[in-house]
Parts: sequence; structure tokens; C-alpha cells
Amino acid sequence: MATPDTRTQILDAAERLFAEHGYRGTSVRAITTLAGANLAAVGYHFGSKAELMTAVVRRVVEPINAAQRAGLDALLARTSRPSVGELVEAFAGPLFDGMSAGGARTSRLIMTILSDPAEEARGWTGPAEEAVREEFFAAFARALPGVSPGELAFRMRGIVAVTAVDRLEVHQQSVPGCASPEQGAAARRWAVAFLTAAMSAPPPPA
Amino acid sequence: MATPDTRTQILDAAERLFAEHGYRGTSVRAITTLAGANLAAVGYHFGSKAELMTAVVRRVVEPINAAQRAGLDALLARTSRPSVGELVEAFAGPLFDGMSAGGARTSRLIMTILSDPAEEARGWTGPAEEAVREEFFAAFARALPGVSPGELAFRMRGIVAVTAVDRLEVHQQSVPGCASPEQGAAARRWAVAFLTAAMSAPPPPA
DNA sequence: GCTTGAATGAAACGAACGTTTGACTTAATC
DNA sequence: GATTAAGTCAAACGTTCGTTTCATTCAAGC
Repeated sequence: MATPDTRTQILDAAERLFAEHGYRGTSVRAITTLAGANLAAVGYHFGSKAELMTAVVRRVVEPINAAQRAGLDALLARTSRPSVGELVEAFAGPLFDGMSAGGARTSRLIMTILSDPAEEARGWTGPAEEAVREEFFAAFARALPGVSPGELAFRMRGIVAVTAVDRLEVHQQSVPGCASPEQGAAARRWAVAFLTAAMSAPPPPA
Repeated sequence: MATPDTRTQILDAAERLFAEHGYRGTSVRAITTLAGANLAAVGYHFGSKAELMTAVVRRVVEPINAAQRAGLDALLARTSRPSVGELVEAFAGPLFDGMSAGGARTSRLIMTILSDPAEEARGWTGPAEEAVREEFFAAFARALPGVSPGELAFRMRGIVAVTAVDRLEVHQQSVPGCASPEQGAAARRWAVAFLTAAMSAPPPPA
């Protein structure tokens, strides 16, 4: 394999280190050292550490969003009224797979986005993510006519929370490498079953 | 109110700042300034910044754990086989209330514990939390005989994830102060309904 | 061959960090 | 009144941080 260019190597190193140690816990020096690049390369190729983070996040989130959109489109092409289980599968599946792909690194990266209180984190996710989420929101709303918009938003946040935190803790307790693929496949089934039942719950009396 | 001692004021300031800006995003100087104390007071009263964090976390987590244990004990005193809904209420309720109490600060603090990759975070929660969680685990296992231990652990992580992330985002979008209590009470009902259905889901075929 | 512009390199910038020091204040004990 | 210990204070410690500067390398265009 021809050695990739410096820019890509910095992105790879940054994705790994940001996921392992968080944004503030990762120094530009650590990134460039792991990437085998010069310290000034981050400033040259990305402008600043914060802009490097947005580039890393975009590269990770984009394929997940694309898979979610493709799944929803395929679903809507087949039937105008997908079931709750089908929607959960289409929404949570790519989230789950995307997070497993990087050996739970992606999961921690998304946790970092969700939980980092820094102002920089506000611009980490692009508008594309919101667009996809709104489409799923509309589809879920049609499938769950009794659930109010506020409660539906609550439930969709729950999907992201369950997938992110689960992959996170799996990684934490099996320290050395990735979780076993068997466990990963089982967790995916668990998540879809768990979340389908949750999304289908009758809304509580006001 | 007689002004509390320096130690308590540092704990209060640290709880707020750790929740707002994360562990690494909070400097000892910012804490002591907000507390109206001297910079060296942290070293004197707690030893180090990391030990201050463990003191903050323990003060926050302990009442939640106590409420969870009390709720479970009351439940088991009434019936030897509580329902899934009762167990969810006893487990997630104190989590939810504890997180709402601090104006969603606690939620962010727990997110910090869950997601912070720093080595310091390993000792942030004490053994008491694990003990309570194991008792609930056993009670849930009796109420859900068809669910394997691995899947049950997955589902219990889901409860923590849903409560923590929800309170987190409520706080994020309503920037100025606390979420409206109406919204908080509604979200609590939403969470219990959502999670009861999720916990009661039939296990997927292997 | 010379020029141009992108890319990399070594070195330093000022700022902020956690921690430590040693003197000072305060209040209780003998 | 001297002694002791706890607590507070200003100041500095050495380190690490993100960023910038400027010289150098190198391949393509004329």
C-alpha cells in the first residue's frame, strides 16, 4: 500500500486519539507523532486543532448518515407505512454498525460529541445529520400516531443513547482489542429488540 | 446562612464547573476563583485535582444510590416478585430525579463519568454503586426469566444511557436555566413508559 | 536552469496548566 | 505569653499546551 498522504495520516491518528482520550485529552503533538508528521502539519492542513476535530467527525458521521438515509429510502420505496421495527432497524442499524466498525472507537467519538461541553463541539456535526433525523422523525410519527412530538423526540434520543453507551461499555470492559464479533452481532439483535419495544410503548397518560 | 467552610465551597464550585466544562476543561484556578478560595486550597483539602473529582462524584452519586436501594427494599418488602414496571420506576426514578435536581448538572456529571476516557475516571464511582446495580440485576432477572444475563446487562446499561442523555440534551437546548418542571415531569413519565416497554421486550431469537 | 508554490522541517512563542513552597494569620492549649 | 496546629495566602515552580515563524525541500511549469 502506497503510504497515504500526510493529511490522511493525521486524520487517522486524530480519530484514534480523540476517541481514546477525548478532545481535550489529546494533544496536537501526540497526533502528529502518531501520524509520523511534523507538529506544524496540523496547522497547515486543517488550520487548528478544533477544525481538525470537525474534519474527523465529519468523516466518521457521514457514512453512517448515508446508510441511514439509504435504508429509509429503501423502506419507503417498498411501503408507504413502514413498521416501527423496520424503522428502528433502519435508524439504529447503521448507527450500531458504524460504531462497531472502528472497534468501538466511533462509539466513543460520538459520546465525545454528545457529552463534550466545549463550545467547539457545537459545530462538530453538520446539517446533514439533522436532515436525516428529521426524515426518520416524520416516518416514526406516521407509524406512532398516538405519540406526541415531544415524546417522540425523547424516544429518538433514547435510540442514540442506547447504541452509543452500549458500544462504549463493551469496549471498556474488554480492554485489549475489539469485542468478539459474536458479542457484537448479539448486541445488535438485543438493541433492535430492546428499542423496537421501547419505541412501540403506549404513551403514558398525561 | 453562615458561610460554609472552604472545603464545601470548593466542592460546590467544582461540581458546577466539572459538570459545565468537563474534567479536563476545568482548571483548579477556575474552581478556587468561583469558590472564593485560594489556589492552594485544593491541594490542601483534597490532595490533587483528581482526588477532588472523586470527592465531587461521590457526593453526587451517593444519594442516588441510597434512593435506589431504598426503593428496591420497599418494593421487595411489599412483594417478593415486583413487576418490571415497578423495578424500572425504582431504578430509573432516582437516577432521573437526581439528575434533574441539580438543574441537569448531575446529568452532565454522570455523562462525564461514563464517557471520560481518562484513567482517573476509573475510580470515580465507588463499590456501592455496583452493589446496588447487582441487586437490581437479580430482581430484574427474576422478573424476566427469558432474558439471558448478557442481554439483561445490556438492557440495564440502556436505562442509564436513556436517562443520562435525555437530561443532557434537555439542558443543552434550553440554554439559560433549568428545564421547565412541567417538561421534567413529562420526561420522567416518558422515560418510565419507554424503559418499561424496552425491558419487557421479548428476547430476540438467537 | 530558473521560478513558483505546495509541503515539510526545526525551533520558538506566550499562555495556561497542576502542583509546591514558605511565610503569615488565627485560635485553641498549656 | 509561649506553643502548637490548622488554615490561608501570594508567589513561583517546571511542564505542556496550541500556535506561529521562517528556513528548507522538492517536484512541476516555463
